[in-house]
Amino acid sequence: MRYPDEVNAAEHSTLTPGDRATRTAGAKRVTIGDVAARAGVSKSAVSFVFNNRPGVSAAARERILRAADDLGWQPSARARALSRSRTQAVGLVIRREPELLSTDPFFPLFMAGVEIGLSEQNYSLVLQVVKDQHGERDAYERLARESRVDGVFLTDVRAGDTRPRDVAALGLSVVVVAPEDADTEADVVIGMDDAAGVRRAVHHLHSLGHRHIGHVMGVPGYVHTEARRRAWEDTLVELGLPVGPVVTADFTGSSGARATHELLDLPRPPSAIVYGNDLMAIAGISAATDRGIRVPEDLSVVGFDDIPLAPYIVPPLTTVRQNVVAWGTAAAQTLVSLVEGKQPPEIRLPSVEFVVRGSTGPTRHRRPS
Amino acid sequence: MRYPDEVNAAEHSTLTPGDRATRTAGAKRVTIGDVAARAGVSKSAVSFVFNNRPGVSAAARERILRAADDLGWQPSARARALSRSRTQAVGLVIRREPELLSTDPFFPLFMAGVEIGLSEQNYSLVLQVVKDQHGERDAYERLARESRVDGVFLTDVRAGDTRPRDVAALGLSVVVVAPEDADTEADVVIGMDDAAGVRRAVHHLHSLGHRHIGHVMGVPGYVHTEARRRAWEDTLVELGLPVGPVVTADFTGSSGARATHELLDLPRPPSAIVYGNDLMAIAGISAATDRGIRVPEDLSVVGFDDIPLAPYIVPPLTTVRQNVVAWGTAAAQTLVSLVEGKQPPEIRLPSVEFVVRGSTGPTRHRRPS
DNA sequence: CCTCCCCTTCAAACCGGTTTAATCATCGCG
DNA sequence: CGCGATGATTAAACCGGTTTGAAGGGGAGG
Repeated sequence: MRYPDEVNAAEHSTLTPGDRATRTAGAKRVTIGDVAARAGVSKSAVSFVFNNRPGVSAAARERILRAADDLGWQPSARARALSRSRTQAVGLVIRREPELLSTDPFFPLFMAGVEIGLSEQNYSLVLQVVKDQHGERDAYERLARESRVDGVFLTDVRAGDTRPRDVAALGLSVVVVAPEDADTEADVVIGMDDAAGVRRAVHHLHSLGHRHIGHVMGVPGYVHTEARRRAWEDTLVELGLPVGPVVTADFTGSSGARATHELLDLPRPPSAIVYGNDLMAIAGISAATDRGIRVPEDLSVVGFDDIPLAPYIVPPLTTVRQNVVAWGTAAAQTLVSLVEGKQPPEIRLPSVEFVVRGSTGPTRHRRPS
Repeated sequence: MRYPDEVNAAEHSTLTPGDRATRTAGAKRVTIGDVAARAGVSKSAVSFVFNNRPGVSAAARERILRAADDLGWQPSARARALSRSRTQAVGLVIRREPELLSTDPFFPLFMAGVEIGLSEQNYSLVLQVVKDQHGERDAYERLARESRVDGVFLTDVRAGDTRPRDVAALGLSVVVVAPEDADTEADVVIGMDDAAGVRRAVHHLHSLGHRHIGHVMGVPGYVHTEARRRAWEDTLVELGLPVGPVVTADFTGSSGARATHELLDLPRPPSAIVYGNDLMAIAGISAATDRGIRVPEDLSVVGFDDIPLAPYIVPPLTTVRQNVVAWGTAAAQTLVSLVEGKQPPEIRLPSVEFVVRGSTGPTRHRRPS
């Protein structure tokens, strides 16, 4: 695994990147032909063994495996991709504003989960980060036309989103990652019932005595935004409470702060607010604190995501937690099955959890109005 | 881009994934041969045009481009990879504990930056998330042996890290992503002088009257952890201040809280603490607040990263900001040059910023001891 | 008008696997 | 002992591009 020290030392001063490339290129790749020769069989035999198909005697298989091992050979993904017309790679296109990117709790965990599902099957993940819709369309187009991937995940789905069809028309398999009941044109949707978390949250606030519960929405149009809003609204109705004030925001901290001020400026401000994500909720706590409103004594706050920071802010944030890693793994397994034309596994995603911490508390008696 | 509605409707009920795969496979791929035929030239001519090499008349080039456009053809990355023995893809392996993954401000931004640098050159990014050192080694091994990528980024470098050599020995080009002065065995290191931010932070605290400044380190052994610690220490020495207490933590919120308690439990606790990242700093504020110690009146806090939440916690966090996106772009451009044997561009990374917010303030007179 | 040279153009080999179809050896059975 | 069936084995075609080397064509110079 190491170059001899003296070689490295000798080259160290004069070595330019170009030289290095040339040097490494010198090491001739070992191919299936070399393995076949060493095992005294044909290339086909080697291929058969490595794709475990019948038609090779136990003795031959044995020799082939040993030869491959001796030579440290592994089929080249490049060559295999060409002859099988399949890349064994899938794509994920992330569209995010820079502001939200580094704080988004979803994608890193989702990717980690996807990775688990993919590596089991020896698939790779090709990632693309774009900043607008235009870039996203181009990305899928390129991924498909250049045959870089066999399938893609679709996230951040909007109501009436045409991407599932568009992408399928490019010849790619598609798995849509969206809340369970999302209304999309997709064949396959993998999602959790995240609205359940919001319902639990509203019930929790109700049991603490809150009767006037507001909501700060994320970017309108996305199915997860709407699912959360609807869950909040439906639960209020179900509990016989008035549907409280809603303000539209965009998942950023600044929008969460602004929305909170709007709600607190109302003639009759809510005593509790359910936010579309943790970032807005935390910014909301900050906004309230700035106005001298104490959390949770004067205002209860519920977030969504359970980011790792949630327990460490003041007060610790009550929020909703999804198992995003499991979600990603399920999505990956499904997509691979789809690509290979197999029946996707029956998957049960773990349910959403509601985590009670310090940002929610009992209502006080009505403040003097 | 859409299937006729009636077709979709008819299939909707009975469609299984397997069927879909078969259906889409029916659409015959258009190849370089088709384009050549349509333009009335040989495949070579088409290839020449698309790799802009000389040897094709203007007229022919014109016809070829139009033919390709008409047919919507684009060279297949699969085929190109095989014949050029190059994938036009590079790899990034992320090793992170689940706890840190969703809160890590570095990787998403870095990836976004990398993406910018890569897409300019039509390269793709292959991502792998692993959870331990063993998985990481396997990941590089697989990436190289299966010829999935031409080069990789190396992050989270430790002092004396052998990965640069190991990976180069696999025949991959390598760019090491680490602070400027990192001591590694790599040919190419792309980094920022992030220690400068810590120096600025210590000077700032000094100017506010602090004379007793502690530090909470991240995971020991990493070059960025050590660079920050060293910057803190060197600056104290330079200012003629005693080198304050240091506690080792691991970049997680819980470790930051614990470390903070340790520092505050000291017979003579520091009046200011510099943390290795924002997450620990925020957890530190929370820990201090729990003990009735006010920030910044009783304790000043400085973080590192400037996560989007930093302005929205109470009090807003003073911290150090690096332009991670630019860093990623630079790393990507360098890696591509390396892969292609070209001279890497001369790159000037923007310098680190120090952002003063509310978590730092003047010292009060010495508290009764 | 003939050479020589340069520019275009293209057929064929190649990259490293997979897959098909044909050959060969073996074996059971009438 | 002959024959069809069965399983092992492999040569050759193929995936869709790139690259090489040779052939063809036109213009400048003598």
